[in-house]
Amino acid sequence: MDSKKFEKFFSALSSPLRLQMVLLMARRSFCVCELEGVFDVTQPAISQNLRILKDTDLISEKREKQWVFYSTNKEMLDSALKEFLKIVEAEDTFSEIVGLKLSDLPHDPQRSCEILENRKKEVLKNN
Amino acid sequence: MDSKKFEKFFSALSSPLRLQMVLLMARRSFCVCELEGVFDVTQPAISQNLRILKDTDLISEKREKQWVFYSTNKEMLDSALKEFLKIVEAEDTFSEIVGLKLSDLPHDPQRSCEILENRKKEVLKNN
DNA sequence: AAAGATCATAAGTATATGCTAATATGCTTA
DNA sequence: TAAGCATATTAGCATATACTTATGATCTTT
Repeated sequence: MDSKKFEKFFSALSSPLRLQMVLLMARRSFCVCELEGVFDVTQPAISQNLRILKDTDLISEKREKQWVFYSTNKEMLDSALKEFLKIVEAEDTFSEIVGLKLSDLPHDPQRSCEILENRKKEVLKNN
Repeated sequence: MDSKKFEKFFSALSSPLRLQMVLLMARRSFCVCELEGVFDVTQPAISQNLRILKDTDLISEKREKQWVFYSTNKEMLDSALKEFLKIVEAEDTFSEIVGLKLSDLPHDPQRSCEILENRKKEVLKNN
């Protein structure tokens, strides 16, 4: 499971400006100067945020004459969110994070906390 | 459309630690001291991040004896993401952001940029 | 090739974020 | 009610983020 991919993905959508941009560009493609007219930030700010969105594949660009048109990758957005929901439900996500099978961790905090603390110390020792 | 709700939501999931926590607590509930044993941060950091997750309704808490057990609201997670996908597809999302109907904005950048710039100036004037 | 327009990049700065250490609160049980 | 845990809160600090201004690169058209 590539957890970093989702961190970047959610991070890209956590900004008011970028979220609005993504919603806008889901309807149709926009060039930078159009976006400049919609939002109250300078052109470099638009470009920088477009880059962040592009780095997560949330948008694509298409050069046309002197303009660069950006549009939201709706299929990607859809599949990424659905993939995330699958990971939430996946059986092995637990052990990938904890390093223990779910069944090997007792429900009693008094015991489970001790087990986890010991594991932590061992991991630290091996570094 | 409550855009701020999704900003907070995505922001909550944009941290490595919180993302892992959410995935973990989707499998079963955890008390703070267990989480402390899983992750390499101090107890206050755990508590602070739990609070952020709780503020977005991504997790719920349940007191039991001296412990507080946290677990992921999977239904909420699921419905929020699906609601977001609906907003991406919604017809009126565009005009809510731009203040213009999609059909009122020509595809030609030369004209659309001018229209948008003028709109912006008018809005600034009324403030 | 020069000028004008569109977009990208870089440097600088203010604010937000995420941690730690210290401390407070609250619950449980003797 | 006092002691002992478990958890929450606060203050402080280092880093990350998100802008602005200034500048650079690219493309079009004359």
